[in-house]
Amino acid sequence: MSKIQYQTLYREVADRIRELIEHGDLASGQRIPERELCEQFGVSRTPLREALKVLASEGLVELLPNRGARVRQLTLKMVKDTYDLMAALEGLSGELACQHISDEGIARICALHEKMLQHYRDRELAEYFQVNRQIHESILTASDNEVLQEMYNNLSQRVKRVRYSKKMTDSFWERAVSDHEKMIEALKQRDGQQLGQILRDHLCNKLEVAAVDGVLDDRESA
Amino acid sequence: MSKIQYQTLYREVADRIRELIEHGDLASGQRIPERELCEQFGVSRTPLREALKVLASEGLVELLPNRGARVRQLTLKMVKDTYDLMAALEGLSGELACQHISDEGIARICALHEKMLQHYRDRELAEYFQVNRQIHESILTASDNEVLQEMYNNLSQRVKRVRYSKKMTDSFWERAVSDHEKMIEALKQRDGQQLGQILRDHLCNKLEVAAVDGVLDDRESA
DNA sequence: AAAAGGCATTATGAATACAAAATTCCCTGA
DNA sequence: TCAGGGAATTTTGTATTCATAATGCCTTTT
Repeated sequence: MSKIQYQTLYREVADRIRELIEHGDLASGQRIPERELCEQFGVSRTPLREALKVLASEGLVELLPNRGARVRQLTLKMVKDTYDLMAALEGLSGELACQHISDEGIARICALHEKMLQHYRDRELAEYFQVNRQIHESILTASDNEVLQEMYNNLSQRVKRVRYSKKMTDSFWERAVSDHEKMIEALKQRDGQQLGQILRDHLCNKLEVAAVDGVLDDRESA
Repeated sequence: MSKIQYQTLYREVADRIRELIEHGDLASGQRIPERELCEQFGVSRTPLREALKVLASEGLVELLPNRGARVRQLTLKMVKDTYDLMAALEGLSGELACQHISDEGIARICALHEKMLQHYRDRELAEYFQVNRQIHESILTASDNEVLQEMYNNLSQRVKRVRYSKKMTDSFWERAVSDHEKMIEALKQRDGQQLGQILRDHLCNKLEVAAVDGVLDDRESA
């Protein structure tokens, strides 16, 4: 297996720090110790500081002039706002996908849908989630809009680190599957408006379900 | 008395390069001469390279490992895709604004609208555009969603540098004003769905009008 | 005991130095 | 004439150095 070889250190460092943040090894609001990370990664400060600048403009890190970097605090409002935005983008991806997707593309998504249904019937949550994600990714790809994909992935990255406390209940699961049934129907008919609407509501529903955990309730405290 | 703006060089350098790109002083696809810009700005390579990394993750610049930076090429498709996205975001901003805006906020926008109408009647195009922009900005602000605002501004930045060849015809101008009339009506009634729909169509219309100029027709050529 | 001031230490921002990659240019040989 | 092949040069990526701002600690003063 040939992993992509990084051509520059700062990209690799940025990826590593992204992982640290996503996994919570660098906690929300925590100061990012420049010197320590340099030693840990075995690089000098130059590529590390370049990586931090990139992460800052991705919204993961906060740079305070002359006072170092910290992991950007996520507030509950920020997470909700991000979900609102992602819902709108998913909706758009559905509309565009209906315009651009090929018949084979639809067939592939239908196949994924059947696979997901099987995992639902077998109550295999992890596998269900994985295929679920593949479906949404496929629609996003089918939108054939790279800027949209870039933006969506950025937003997704930002909220990846939040952990949800509520469990998936049967009724919510059922509702999600039912949404997906309607999605597939709309996709087959290439009804962009309809698919867009379903996707928007689908994600809103998802956030309602998920009680967000480990996030500040109102405002950031420096 | 204005606050001290720049605490760090890389931010200032990034702003300066943004301007160069926006004004076309650095043309699309052009190689960005590191050494020259350092001399021009009177800074060392470190802050300049940091700025370039930021600009790259903003989508304005392309970084080729070991081969320098160039101004990212805009293709016609990319511009269209960006407009589709911006339309969706404007739509969302309208929906959210209707939920969050205060009565005073609505009044302020109505006042701007009246001002804009006056410029329309007086055929003052530049002034019209300025107030027009203020209205859209006000709605975006009223959405009370900072993530949305950040993303919209980034997209807006990306396409700022395209120059449009077609002139604003009377009929298009009339259509735009009529859209705005409907927008104000929807806003007054806090009809988010309606306002969102109008805003989405409004921007689509805008791109249709504008024949994009100085942009590659199909694909980027390295 | 608490607040204020100042010195020492540390961390940050920017410039410089150095190694490696890419590019240029000139030469050679068909 | 032109393709190929190296040096020489330039450019790029990273490490290191240096100046300055921030932080912590200790003393002094009330």
